[in-house]
Amino acid sequence: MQSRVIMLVDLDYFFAQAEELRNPSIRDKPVVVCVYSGRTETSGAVSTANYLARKFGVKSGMPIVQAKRRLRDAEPVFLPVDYGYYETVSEKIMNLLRAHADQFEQVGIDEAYLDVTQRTKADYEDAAALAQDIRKETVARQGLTCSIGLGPNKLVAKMAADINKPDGLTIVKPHEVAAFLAAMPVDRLIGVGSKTKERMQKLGITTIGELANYDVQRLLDAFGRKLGLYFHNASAGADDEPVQQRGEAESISRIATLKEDTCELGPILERAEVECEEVHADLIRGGFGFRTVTIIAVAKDMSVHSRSRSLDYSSDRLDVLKDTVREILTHLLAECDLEIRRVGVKVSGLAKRSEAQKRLTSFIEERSNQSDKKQAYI
DNA sequence: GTATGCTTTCGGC
DNA sequence: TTACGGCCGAAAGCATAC
Repeated sequence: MQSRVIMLVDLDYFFAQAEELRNPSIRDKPVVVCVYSGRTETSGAVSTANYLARKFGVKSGMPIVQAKRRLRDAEPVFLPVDYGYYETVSEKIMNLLRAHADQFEQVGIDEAYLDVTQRTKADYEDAAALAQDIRKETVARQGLTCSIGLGPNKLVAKMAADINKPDGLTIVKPHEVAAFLAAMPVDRLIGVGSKTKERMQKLGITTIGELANYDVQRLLDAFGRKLGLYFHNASAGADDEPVQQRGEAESISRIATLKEDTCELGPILERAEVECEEVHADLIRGGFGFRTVTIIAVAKDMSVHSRSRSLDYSSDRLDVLKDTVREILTHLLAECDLEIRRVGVKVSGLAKRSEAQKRLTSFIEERSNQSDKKQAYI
């Protein structure tokens, strides 16, 4: 493949910035967007905070109470998350970005890759000018700042965008890639988590540069062909993943905090069934069937336990979902004897259902209603 | 042996 | 001192198939 020019656009502190957008009077205050669990006045966690709040050490995932204490004397603004609003804002921005790309790939609610090779004739000066135009445009048209990374592939573009935040632009030209990566700690590389970091450390690898220079055969021996090869290439900044329009969702889930911790099946199941209904509604709205059902249970001590079951057919039926959830939840509770704090339901292995499948299902459902018997769709 | 798929856990936002 | 969300995709770890 000829040299590409790839851009990663990342909306800055997105939820909090969106809140600043609809209420500019909070701009010069610490803004903390929170998920309230509803259990007590302040129980819940921080989703995102603006940079002023971050100066006080407030971070994503932090308990709300802790953030409150850190911001005690700073006139903070605490707001509940409003996903619907953020989605509306995101959609407008994504439409604006899409118009500047040869190929476009949205990742999550606040990030997108743009392949701009053709429209810049693979020229980094052109690409830099385009990136600046995009930054001006998101501010002028939607009132939001973003950070942009520019590089020869998705991997480098993504890592570049992290360098200058917020409201920054970082360009890594092909001949600069090796130097850009070499000194970084190895766990900054996408795909290297804490476990892999530990294993690499034992091999004497602590930086991305060391990983790039490590003997390929030894790497393959240690991590297997697929992963070893990926580490070898990625550490050298080589990545040929195409920028391509994402398919539909891979999973749909709901999770919620119970009113109080309990080990009784009744109240847990009651909550899980509501979640099944919500997940199912999303599923039908998207026209999907599911193959895998997962339940997630968070215990009193915050330990996370999950169990899943894959069906050998695709279904879009609420009763199948509820029955499966009841069964694996019952198993988990019997097996673990936990006091549960939160419970969640997830479906995955999603498949778009054809008209023929939908007709078949409604036919079977009609028939099963008539005979008053439950029947699985295959 | 390696590839593939399934289940569980992790981590980003 | 503790405190503690919801949702997603990726990583890890294992089992089975070829």
